[in-house]
Amino acid sequence: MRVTIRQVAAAAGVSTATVSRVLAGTQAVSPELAERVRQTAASLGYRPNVLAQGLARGRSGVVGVLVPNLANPYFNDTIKALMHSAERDGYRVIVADSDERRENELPLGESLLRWSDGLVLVASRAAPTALRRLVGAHKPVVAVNHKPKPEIDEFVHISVNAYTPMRELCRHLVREGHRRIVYLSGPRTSWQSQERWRAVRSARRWGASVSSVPCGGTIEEGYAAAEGALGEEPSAVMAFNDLAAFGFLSRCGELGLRVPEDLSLTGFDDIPFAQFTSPPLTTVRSPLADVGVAAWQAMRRLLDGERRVLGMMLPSEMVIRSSTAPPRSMLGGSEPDKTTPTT
Amino acid sequence: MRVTIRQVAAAAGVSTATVSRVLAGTQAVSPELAERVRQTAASLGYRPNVLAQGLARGRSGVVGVLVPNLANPYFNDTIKALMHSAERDGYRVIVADSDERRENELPLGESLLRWSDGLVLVASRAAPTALRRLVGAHKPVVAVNHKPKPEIDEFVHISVNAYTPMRELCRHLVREGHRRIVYLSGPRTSWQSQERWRAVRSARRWGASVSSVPCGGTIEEGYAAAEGALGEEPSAVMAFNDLAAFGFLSRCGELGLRVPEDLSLTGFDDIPFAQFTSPPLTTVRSPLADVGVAAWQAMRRLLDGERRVLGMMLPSEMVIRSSTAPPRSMLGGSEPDKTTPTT
DNA sequence: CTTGGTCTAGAAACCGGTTACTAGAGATCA
DNA sequence: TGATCTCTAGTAACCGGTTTCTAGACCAAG
Repeated sequence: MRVTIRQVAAAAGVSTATVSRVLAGTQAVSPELAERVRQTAASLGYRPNVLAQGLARGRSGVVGVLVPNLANPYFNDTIKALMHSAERDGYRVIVADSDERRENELPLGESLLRWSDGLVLVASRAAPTALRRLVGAHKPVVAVNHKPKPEIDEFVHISVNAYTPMRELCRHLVREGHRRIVYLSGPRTSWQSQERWRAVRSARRWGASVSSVPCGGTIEEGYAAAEGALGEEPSAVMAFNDLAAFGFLSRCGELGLRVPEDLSLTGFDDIPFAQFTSPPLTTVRSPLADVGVAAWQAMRRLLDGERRVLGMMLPSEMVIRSSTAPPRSMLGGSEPDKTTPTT
Repeated sequence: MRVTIRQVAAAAGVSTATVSRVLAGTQAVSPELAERVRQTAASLGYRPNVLAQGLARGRSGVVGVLVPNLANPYFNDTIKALMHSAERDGYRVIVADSDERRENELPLGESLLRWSDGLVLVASRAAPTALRRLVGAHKPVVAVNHKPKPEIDEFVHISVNAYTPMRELCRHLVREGHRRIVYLSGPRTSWQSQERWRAVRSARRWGASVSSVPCGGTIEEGYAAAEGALGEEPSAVMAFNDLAAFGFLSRCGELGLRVPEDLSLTGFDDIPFAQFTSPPLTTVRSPLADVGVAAWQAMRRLLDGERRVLGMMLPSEMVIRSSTAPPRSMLGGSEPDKTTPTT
């Protein structure tokens, strides 16, 4: 039914080896023959069977990507950039979604590896033993936004520097007069969340009192964590990411709290929605697409057999919008230490 | 390096055929032998090579999904549901993103089909000739939210009924007193946009004057279309989808217009963000996940060789939140025909 | 004119599975 | 007891490519 390489060979009066050589361009074939083969292949509409090719070459031309949650816009831009880069190099991408459950990561990762030549783990929350098993398949693994582990150094790390801009953001808040800051923490096993919290803690040196409230990385979790966080009577709340900030903001609206008049709020990632909330969200812009491109480039090199491929730490920058402002106490001209009462 | 079926066969003292039969469970093998084979396979950590399996079986166990824009949250839930359903049946999903450019759809679709056993086209904007070529590969094609084409009836349609709830929403607006409605239209070649506009036009029978303003389906387009739409001096704006409504809402805020006091606004899809904007968005809830599941079920049947697989039209329902309210003129008690002036 | 090197292209082995075909053992029946 | 049928498991032919190995043609050098 489908046209195979043998049919092309027969029609062109050559061997299958020659057809393969012409189309792959791997070895020299006389120009006339090559041209004739190309003509017949085109006229018959020949398309190599990718499975047969993969089997013979020992490479499938597919890479796997594992993300915690496809529905998070944060991952979309990264995946999209990675996918397009891979496409340009003739690779296809298969995606799996662990649904934010770390126990899913190992089976899904193994499944992806059976199809693919390499694996990109985005924001993995997997345990070291699981990672070790994935690396054990002896295929390239690139980790995006994952804590560099000295004990398993067999994968390349592409990360965003969250610490520096988060710390800068804290300093900005303190300069505006905030003295009581609450951090809505992300998923417990997320390295990025730990980095961000580490940065927030540094605000203590500027004289602020900071505390952390368990939250998560989704809108729903931000919404749910709001009342607990407000109990700490902060003048500024820094959410793990934009989604959590978004949910928090929504709950504030319901509780009659106004942002930034009654409370300042920050996010992280600068997902496309962040600038369209009301008020537009002060946040940190992650170079989402750049991360995807960098991850692919690293993967590409590993696939090409390069030995020492270096990881990257990409910079990100604070974006001040209108969800942050000096606390009301500052405007009132009184003590900068006493903060706004909540409802 | 990797353990193959031959090694398992040798270790168990049987032929490769027997190993294959035991593991695939396709034919009867004596219980003792089967057990021995399973033991050896497990102890050697044998994993069948999916490429070889695919080649031999003539099926890859992969399905392709083509979406206009992965970054649109609208598609995420659908893809996620589809992916998980497929996974449960032992299939993997490869995704491609046409970047909202219809000329990308044919090459990407063809590329996906080379890897996969079937193709799911989500909200395709492709021309009939392109579709005909994709169908020509003689592999199952499922179209999600695409206009049923009588002339190419070789693919199964899974759609959301946009007309009924959109019309209901119009009627709701009219009942609240709106007489001047503007529809922000979606991508020109989108069938769903045409359906939604057809529904909006029906509001004329209730005495409203309606018009359509070109917009699109992204936040940016909604933002950009705002001023033009406001020039029509509507009391209610119905956007093609939630994203456009979101962008529009943001621009209104900048222009000092308050929703719903000065203007009512509706979206479509009920993406997770819709209930968290301020004000929460009146919209239509598309059964996003159900669409994905239904698309997979249809695909699964087609892959299993079923002849007549029926398409589906899924219901969706209006969700009234706070972005709609009676126009100010109604509150003021004066003429219901004269609407709010813009800035 | 012979010899050795280079280059092209075909034959055939391979990649790692699946499965049609077949042989042999054991069961059933006349 | 012999013929036939059933059932298991091995042999070998695929699936559709790639690539090693090799033969033959051609060329230049001795």
